[in-house]
Amino acid sequence: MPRPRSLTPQHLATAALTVIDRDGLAGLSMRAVATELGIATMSLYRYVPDREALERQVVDLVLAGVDTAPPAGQPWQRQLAGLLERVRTAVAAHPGTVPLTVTHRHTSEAVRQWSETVLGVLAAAGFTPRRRALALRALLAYLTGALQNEHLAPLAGEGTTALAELPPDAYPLLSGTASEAARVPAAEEFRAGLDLLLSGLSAAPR
Amino acid sequence: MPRPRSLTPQHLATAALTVIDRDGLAGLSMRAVATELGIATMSLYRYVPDREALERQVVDLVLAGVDTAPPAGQPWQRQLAGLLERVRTAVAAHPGTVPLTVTHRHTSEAVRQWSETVLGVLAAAGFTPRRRALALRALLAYLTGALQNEHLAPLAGEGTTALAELPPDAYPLLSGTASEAARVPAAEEFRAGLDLLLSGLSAAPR
DNA sequence: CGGGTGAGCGTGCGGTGTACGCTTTTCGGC
DNA sequence: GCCGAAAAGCGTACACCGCACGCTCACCCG
Repeated sequence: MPRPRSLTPQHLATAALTVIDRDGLAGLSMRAVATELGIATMSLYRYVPDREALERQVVDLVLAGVDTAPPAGQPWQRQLAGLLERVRTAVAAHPGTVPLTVTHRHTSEAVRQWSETVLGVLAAAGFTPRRRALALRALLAYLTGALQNEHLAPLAGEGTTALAELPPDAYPLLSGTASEAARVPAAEEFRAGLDLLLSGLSAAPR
Repeated sequence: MPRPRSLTPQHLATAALTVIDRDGLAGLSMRAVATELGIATMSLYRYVPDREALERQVVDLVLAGVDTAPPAGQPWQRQLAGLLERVRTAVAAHPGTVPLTVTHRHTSEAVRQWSETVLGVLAAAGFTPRRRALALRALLAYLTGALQNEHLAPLAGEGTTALAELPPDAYPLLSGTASEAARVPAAEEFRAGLDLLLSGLSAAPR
């Protein structure tokens, strides 16, 4: 009966994501999103109860593009690897959202769908419910930690070069390791750690 | 010749940590730390360039208590597990600092020392420099992710119960897994994921 | 063609981090 | 024993933040 809404929650989320992609996460504010949409700041609150809810929708938007269909025709380890990689590439398209993705992932519908698929792969591989739960949590832990490693402390970044310039007598291994590690591509690092986990899963009791 | 300082960086860090332990991370502000110390807000800036530096010192303080001596008389896998567990317990004593620990860990002196020890264990186990680097990064990824899992989305928390109440026809595996997982102690979850990683390392080429 | 309902907005409040300049304290050298 | 330098410590002020509150006005239904 009353005046119809002119925006959808999707509009809000894409506007917020645009702001993040342009100005970084620090540039995200209710005022910035409002001007991005061409409306007044307080109008946002007709669509969203508070800033946190807006952040959650951004996370949902970023992860909504992840294909949650199980990769067919491969051993289950490769299926899991594929599922993890999909999340990695989706997040990599919007690196500024990494802190949001990490803190809000447990409230994201997309993550729920993805988790369901992962559990399905684990079930098909013969894991008991309890071991499925532990495996999923371990995979999530590695995934979020690796995303932070990659975007907040990249191996090819200044943190590593700072380590490489450490006095070798105080840190004989670390200083050398850092200069070695600075040449490892992020994708390879992600894959290497993931392979360790998957290898552990292969050997684990089901 | 000039007036001497009345506080040390340590004082600042402990005051900030006190505020966090009492009021949570959201309660941490320059004003709160200053009143905790009984000084004016702007006096803090004689000791610290900005808030971020203060946060880094809090992280250093929390992690300074971690024993970085390699646990002797055990196979290298158990040594690594012990080193990870030490970080876990140190952080668990101040759960409010988890987000800080995660974002500032790469600039912490304590973490550098710890990493040097981990690399030493890996070297003694025969890993090449490159594989040492990859293993360390994987362990760090799992560690930070697991800490976030444990403190920001605990298995025994409301997030899990919310998952358990999901419609079983939409999420047949996830809903059941959640109610199962709610009874897993955090320490066991941490250990289980870590064991997967260590098992993978055991089987990996050196 | 009125009336009710909610969309959209303007103002304002309490909070944040911190730039800037002033006052106060401490000391080594006379 | 005093004095001047230099840093410690502080007060004020600014720009920005999230958001509570109440108003106006556009829209749809009867």
